[in-house]
Amino acid sequence: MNDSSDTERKIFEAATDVFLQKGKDGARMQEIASQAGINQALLHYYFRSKDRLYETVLKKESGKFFGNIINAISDEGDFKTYLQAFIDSYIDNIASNIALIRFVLWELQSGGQLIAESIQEALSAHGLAEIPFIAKIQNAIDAGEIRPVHPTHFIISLIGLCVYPFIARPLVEKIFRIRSVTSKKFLHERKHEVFRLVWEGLQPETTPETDGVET
Amino acid sequence: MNDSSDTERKIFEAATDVFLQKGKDGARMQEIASQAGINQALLHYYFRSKDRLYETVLKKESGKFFGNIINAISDEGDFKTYLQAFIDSYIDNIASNIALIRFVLWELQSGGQLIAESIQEALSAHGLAEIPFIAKIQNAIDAGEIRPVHPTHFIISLIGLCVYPFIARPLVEKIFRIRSVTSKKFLHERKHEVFRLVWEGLQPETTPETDGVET
DNA sequence: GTCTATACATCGATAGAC
DNA sequence: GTCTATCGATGTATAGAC
Repeated sequence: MNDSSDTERKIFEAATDVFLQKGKDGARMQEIASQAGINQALLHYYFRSKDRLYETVLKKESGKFFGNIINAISDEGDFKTYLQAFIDSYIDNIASNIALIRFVLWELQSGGQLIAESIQEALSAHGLAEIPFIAKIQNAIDAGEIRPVHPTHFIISLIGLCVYPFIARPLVEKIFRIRSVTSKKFLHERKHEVFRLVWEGLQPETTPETDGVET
Repeated sequence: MNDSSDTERKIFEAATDVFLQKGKDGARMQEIASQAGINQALLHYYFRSKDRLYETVLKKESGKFFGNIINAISDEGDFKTYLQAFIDSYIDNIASNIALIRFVLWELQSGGQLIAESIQEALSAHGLAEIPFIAKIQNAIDAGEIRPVHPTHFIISLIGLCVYPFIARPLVEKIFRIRSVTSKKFLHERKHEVFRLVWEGLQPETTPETDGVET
C-alpha cells in the first residue's frame, strides 16, 4: 500500500514529532520508528543515521519558522506600523510553534551553526543579505520618526522581548502566576505591552533629567 | 591524605564543571570521576546516582546565582536608581556566570521545577514572599514616577532584555556580527541601551498620536 | 573509604531473509 | 522495501577485595 515516498514522509513526520518533544539526545530511534508504524532498520534505510535525520528535520522546521517571520512582515508603511506588525507576527509565530523553541535552544547550546545557516538561507530565499529591520531602523532615525538608537541592540531587544516569555515559560507561569503564556489573553497583553514600552522608548527625549545617567 | 569531606568536595566541584559544560544528558560519570581524580564507584558511594548528583549541583549553583541577584540590589533610592542597579547587576551576573545559562535552559525545557524551587528558596532566604520588583513598580506608578504599566509584563520584559543576548549568543555574534557578548564594550553598551529604552518607555505619554493603537 | 572488575541496561546500527 | 534478529559500543551502577 505504501510507496517509498509515503514511508519517507511518515518517518519524517514522526521524527519531527519526537525530536521536537525530546530533543536530539533524548529522542530514541525506536520511538520514531514506532510512531511511524515501521521498524528501526527502515529508519536507517531511508536516513543513514540519527545525526542525518536530526539535521534534516531541524533545517526543515527552523527554515519554515524563519521564512514565516520574513513573509509575515510587509515592507510598506511607516515605522510605527512596521514595528507593530513585527511584534504581532513574531509573537504569534512563536506561540503557534512553541515546540520549536526547544529545538532552537538546544542547537544554540551547541554552537547554533545550523540555526545561523537556516536564518541566512531564509534571508537569501527572499533576496535579502541582511535582516531588513536594521535598515528600517536607520531610515526611521534619519527621517526623525524615532530618536537615535543603536540598531543592533534595538533589534536584539525587540526579539528578546517577544521570545523570552516562551523560553522561560515554566518560570513565567509558576513565579508570576500566569495561567498560560499561549492563552489569547496573555498573547494580546504581551503584544500590547511590548509595543507600548518599545514605542514610547523610541520617542525623542522629553524628560531633561534623564540626561547624563551614565556613571 | 584525603578525608571524606575533601573527596566529596572534589567530586562536587568536578561534577559542577562537567554538568555546566555538557548538560545532564551529555555529562559522563567517568569524566566527572576522572576530573575528580577518583573512580566511578566512589561517585556512587558519595552520591547515590547521577540524578541525585545532578540535582545537588543544580540547586547549589542556581541558588547561588539567584541569591547574588537579590543581594546585589539595594532596596533604597528612587525607582530610576533601582532600575539602573537591577539592569547592571543582572547583566554582570549573567556575563560572569555564562555557563549557568545552559543549566537553566536545560532545566526549563524539562518543566523548570528545580529552578522555580531555587528562586523561591532564594527569596525565602531573604525573607521575601515575592519578587520585590513587583511592589517597587506599583509604588513608582502610584507616586507618579512612571506611567501606569503592567507590572508582571514589565519585569518579564526587563529580564528578557538582560538575558536574551546571552541565551542567543551564537546568533547575536554570528548574525549581528558582535565580536563577543561578554566583552566590556558590549556589556557597557547593553546596559546603557536597555536602561535608556526602558526608562524612556516608562515616561508619561507625550505623543498624542500613540493613543488607540490597539486593533 | 577506595579500588578493580563486571554486571546490566540501553541504544544506534547492520546483516541477512523475504 | 520491509522485516526479524543481533551485534557492538557506551554508560550507569554494583559486587567484592583491600
